[in-house]
Amino acid sequence: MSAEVKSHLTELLTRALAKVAPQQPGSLISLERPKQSQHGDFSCPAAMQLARALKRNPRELALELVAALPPSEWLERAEVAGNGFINLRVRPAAKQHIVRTILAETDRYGRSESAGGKPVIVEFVSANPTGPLHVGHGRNAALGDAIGALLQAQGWRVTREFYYNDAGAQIRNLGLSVQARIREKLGVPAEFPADGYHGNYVREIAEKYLRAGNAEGEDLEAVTRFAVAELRREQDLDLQALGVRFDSYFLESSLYTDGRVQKTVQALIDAGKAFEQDGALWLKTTEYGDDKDRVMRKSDGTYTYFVPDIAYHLTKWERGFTRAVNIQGSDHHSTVTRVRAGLQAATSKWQRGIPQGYPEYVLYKMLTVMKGGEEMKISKRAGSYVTVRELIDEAGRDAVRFFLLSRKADAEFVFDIDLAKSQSEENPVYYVQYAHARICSVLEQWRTQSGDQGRAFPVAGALNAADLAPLSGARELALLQRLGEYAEILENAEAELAPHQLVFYLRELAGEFHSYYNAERILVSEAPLRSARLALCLAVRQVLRNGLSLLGVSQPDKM
RNA sequence: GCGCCCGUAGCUCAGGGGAUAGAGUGAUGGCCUCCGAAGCCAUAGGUCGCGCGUUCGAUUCGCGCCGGGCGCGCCA
Repeated sequence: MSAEVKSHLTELLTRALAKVAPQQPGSLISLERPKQSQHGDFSCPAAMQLARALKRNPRELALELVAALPPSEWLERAEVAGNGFINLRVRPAAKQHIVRTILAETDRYGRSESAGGKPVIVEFVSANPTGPLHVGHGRNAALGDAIGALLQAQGWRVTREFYYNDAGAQIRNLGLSVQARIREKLGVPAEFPADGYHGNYVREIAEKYLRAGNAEGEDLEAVTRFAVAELRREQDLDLQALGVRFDSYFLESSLYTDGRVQKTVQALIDAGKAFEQDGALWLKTTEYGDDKDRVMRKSDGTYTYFVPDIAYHLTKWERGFTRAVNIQGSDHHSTVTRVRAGLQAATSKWQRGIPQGYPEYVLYKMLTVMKGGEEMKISKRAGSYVTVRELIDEAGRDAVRFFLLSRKADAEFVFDIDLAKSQSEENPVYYVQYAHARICSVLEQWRTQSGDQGRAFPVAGALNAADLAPLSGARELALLQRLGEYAEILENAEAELAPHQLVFYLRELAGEFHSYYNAERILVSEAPLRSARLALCLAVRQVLRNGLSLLGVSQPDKM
């Protein structure tokens, strides 16, 4: 059932309300979907909400509203439930139309141009090149990619960007760690840095460095460059395995070389938002809601991480991105205030400044990874890891992506490695994909039976015009209703930057299809009923395709 | 101690003012001479952490507790 039907019913009730209570603004009419089908397709609580203001009994008011409803060919029945709800049931024809819409719009069904092509930058992953990507980065990547797709589906022009923290203390640490391992290999006395990286991959990089024709590792800069290049290449492979692509990569180091860090600091000083104390330069972040002021230039002359971060976000704005979305682990949520404060401070003299809520953040909780019934602590420095690649090798890209997206971002959740590995067949992604494959199979069977082998698949042409009137069974009506909700779900998921809503929707749609499939035969002998059912199947398949592709999950014809 | 987030079925999680609170998984019992059983149907499982408010109506909103996570660096 389409949004069209809902707005039509809202209009009917609005007109009824205007008759019954002319002094009340009709915008008070809202419709909701009852959980139980016996309560109709929509219910309206307006009578209960207005009863007090009108000093009326809610039930009487509801009865009057129903009596005042204008005639409509879509509305089958309107009745008042005991407590004052007005329950509306629409005629099957109102629901059936959605199939025609879907078959006509195909992969555009559910999409909207409401954002009008405005630009938005989605920054995600942004992992430091100091180690392989772990499951947390996987969650980040899946979220960022899907959120980008949801934004695109509402008409945003999306740029996906990866920010590399390739400058600063952590990188130096990485270089020193690799250098120490090189010296060990060569039997040179070596001291491992106190907060160095212990992962095995550091040893591997050291070996590679030597194999690459280097006799020793005394050139720290060369070693560091080599290590960063290696890790970036590895991370790219991880992202490829996940099926995530970026439109651009932004290097933190470039902010230093092109003077933007300097310029940003100067802007903050000029704005009167900085002060010297204890040999360091501080930013008055408390003027922007922080609980203490923060150091931006340490007494050793180097900058803390959030200074280049501010410079970076200024470039986003200057590059024309009036909207920016960042995907970030909630362990970094303290940066939100600092970056926003820095942006406000640096641009406080501008006539038209950057909005206070810029950039937007999607903060996700870290996963607890369970293996062998025990919690695995993820620590980059200690080198204990569950990498994205391991996970994909075990469970497959589709299962990993679907699973990582199946919880809302700000909920912690437990990722049981053993479950993902040993029971990958029970992953819900197969449930949804299976519905898709089943439909393909039925359509193929029909194509074969109708003697069209060898020709281009003709189903769409043959079914687009099918008479839909036979679709009147309870399960069919439920499916039709669900199909019509798709656009609304997408809109909501985008508005809340919450892809899991789409995941749950697809599971429900697939579930309703499986029930239908088990209860009714599609390829019945009566042609009109068969065509109608095939058209419904085709519509379901289309919506499954559209939804899965937004999540970056494949839609196999056979499994 | 302060800030942000989270407490919903045995477990993993949806729902976020509306009627009898849902799904997956696990348990039990059914369904393939018939389009794919990676599926379906049925049964079982709940003081929605606790208390007080707001409301016609609170699992949902507000406040206070209790329990858990993260943050509170001249680390990122």
